[in-house]
Amino acid sequence: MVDQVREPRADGAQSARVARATMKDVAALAGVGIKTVSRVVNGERHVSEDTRVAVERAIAQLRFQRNASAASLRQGQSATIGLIVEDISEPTQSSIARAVERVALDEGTLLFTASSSDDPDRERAMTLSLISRRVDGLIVIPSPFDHGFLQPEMTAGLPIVFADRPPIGLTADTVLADNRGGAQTGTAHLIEAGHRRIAFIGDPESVHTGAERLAGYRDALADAGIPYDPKVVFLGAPSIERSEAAIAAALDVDVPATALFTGNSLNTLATLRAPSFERSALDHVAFDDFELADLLWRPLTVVAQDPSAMGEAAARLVFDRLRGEPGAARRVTLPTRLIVRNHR
Amino acid sequence: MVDQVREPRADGAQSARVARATMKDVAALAGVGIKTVSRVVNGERHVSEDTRVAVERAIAQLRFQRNASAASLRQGQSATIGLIVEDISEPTQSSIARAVERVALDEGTLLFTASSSDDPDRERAMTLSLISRRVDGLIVIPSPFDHGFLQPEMTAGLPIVFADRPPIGLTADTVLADNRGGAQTGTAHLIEAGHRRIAFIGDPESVHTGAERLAGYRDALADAGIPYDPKVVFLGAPSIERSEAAIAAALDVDVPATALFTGNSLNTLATLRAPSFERSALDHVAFDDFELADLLWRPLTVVAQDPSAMGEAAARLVFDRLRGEPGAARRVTLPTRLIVRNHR
DNA sequence: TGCTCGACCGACATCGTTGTCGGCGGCAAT
DNA sequence: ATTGCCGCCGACAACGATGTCGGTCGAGCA
Repeated sequence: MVDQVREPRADGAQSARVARATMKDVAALAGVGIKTVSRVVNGERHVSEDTRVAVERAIAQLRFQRNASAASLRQGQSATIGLIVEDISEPTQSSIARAVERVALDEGTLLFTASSSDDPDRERAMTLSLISRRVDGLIVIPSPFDHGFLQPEMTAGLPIVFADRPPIGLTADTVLADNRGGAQTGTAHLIEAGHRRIAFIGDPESVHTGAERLAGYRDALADAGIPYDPKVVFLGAPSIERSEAAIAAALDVDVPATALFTGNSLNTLATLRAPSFERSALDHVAFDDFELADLLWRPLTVVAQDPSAMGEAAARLVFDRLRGEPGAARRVTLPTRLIVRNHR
Repeated sequence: MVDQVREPRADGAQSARVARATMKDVAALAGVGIKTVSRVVNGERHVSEDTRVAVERAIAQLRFQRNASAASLRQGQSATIGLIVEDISEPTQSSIARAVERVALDEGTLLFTASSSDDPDRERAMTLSLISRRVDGLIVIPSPFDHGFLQPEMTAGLPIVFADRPPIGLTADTVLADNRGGAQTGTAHLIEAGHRRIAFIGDPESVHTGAERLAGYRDALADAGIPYDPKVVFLGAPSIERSEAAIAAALDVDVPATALFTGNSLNTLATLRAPSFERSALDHVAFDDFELADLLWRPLTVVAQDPSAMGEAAARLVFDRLRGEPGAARRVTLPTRLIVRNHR
């Protein structure tokens, strides 16, 4: 392991930095004007075959690469979009990133990614930093705080699309999963299995997805004529301790729970690891799918989102707007899918 | 499912792109020269308190944001680095990305990410595209093909660091896991448990990590005086079918295998899902850790890498070089960790 | 008083590219 | 022969920032 931190040095030593070739160099070598080089590089018309070949030869010889900063400055476009997620190492979000990347590549665009850690200040700073780089568009998984500061950018024509959660204080294109419907379906699946007492462990209602999924859970109960009972509903930040306490409480009430719905991946993980969960024999359905969920000691039935579809939809929206697609802010809702996994 | 949200877009079509404020505008409003605005924006000295305040007021009023393309053009630096991975949605690689991002943020630098899909043409195109954007540095998880085309960039002073696998046809800073040592440790763990006949399922030797890990497996066997037998070693592209066949073959030889070492995550997953694996009762150690590996029907003992440390080391190397750190190409090797998980 | 010095500030050139425009030569229509 | 048009091409300005350099002003010093 190498870890020598050394003083920054005022240049010098190995500074044999070779200057890069510019269009001027290429033009000189090919014996043409720089505008002609530009035309060749950008595939414009009105260049004779002969000069095109000559220019291409010079480009290859000098290993010329167009300076995108200069082009961006001149054109006001950067062939670049930005993606702000909460944490790129989280599987759902990296899948979104992958899909965005794929669409961007098709459009000849490069992607900036940045993780906000759900810190609004950081998110804001990163967003503005991306904008100062003149990204052509922005996709944001917003932290749950006001995004009004983006209004001027949007009216200035910058396409901004929100994914996974809607923005607060701003009306903009948004791509969401069908959180409510998914939670309803998952809960209904437990009801169909005969359960009448179903506990719920999820995010606080201040989180958009938390509120929506709780609503879906209540929808399913209502549909089945089962009264909603806050005594078996536990909302808060995910932790093994909280899940453990929730399970204990859900089993200790007047009519003990026989099943459990966990509302998001972190709460699901915490619950799976809670010591008393395995003993509890609670039937279980979770929101969000996992790699290996089929290979757990008891395979996990889940309501799965499609992060790839979400990323793709968001990216397409950005590029549609970039092409001038007019119209009011759109809201795209993506379906979820119940994946039933039975005992092994 | 697309529906519309209430308010229309503030600017009819989007044609009404409002021009962004430039330093010229700020200078005019503040009644100073543009160079003074530049000084304020960049925190240079030799600006009186009064003018600084006036300029800052004008900046706020006009919502001025420095155009990074212009600055980059002028300065030859972009405060931007690029990361090329094989697939950003793969957990190990997104963890690397997260760590790189963290270091970059500390350095006031933004991160481009791009997935090569292990396609050398794509990787090359993406790399050159990043270079044309004048990234200040590059981190690459290289596809197993020649990277000699990067030599001119490196001699031109662009810091390039390779992660996870060494580049081919190029000498450059590289950060690797201790693949050989890790595989040796993992295999030794099985030997200590009494196994003398251990099958190996891994990547082909053409993949660097595949070759190294196979070597580590052989090291452990040699240390224990167990002969290496190709009949229980299966190298190739991961698939459930291949794992299934491998298990059948390993059990069907003269002396059947009693344990299995899987050499990378994809082969591990394929093997876990192979129908006859569960029945086989093979003791099992895998290279690469997973979320949920502790909650499988049989908890999985693994040799874990530290992707976060890898990303951090690679990023630090880039910034060290950027600060002018001289010297020959370095190779950093990160330790692995055996995580023993016993029956539940 | 005269001179130096340093803090403060702005005009100007410059980075590398692309949009504008005008020149040139050849060809078809008049 | 003249006109007009079109394809090809290059000079030049502009994009928005920063480095250079020189100017102004007040303080300090002999």
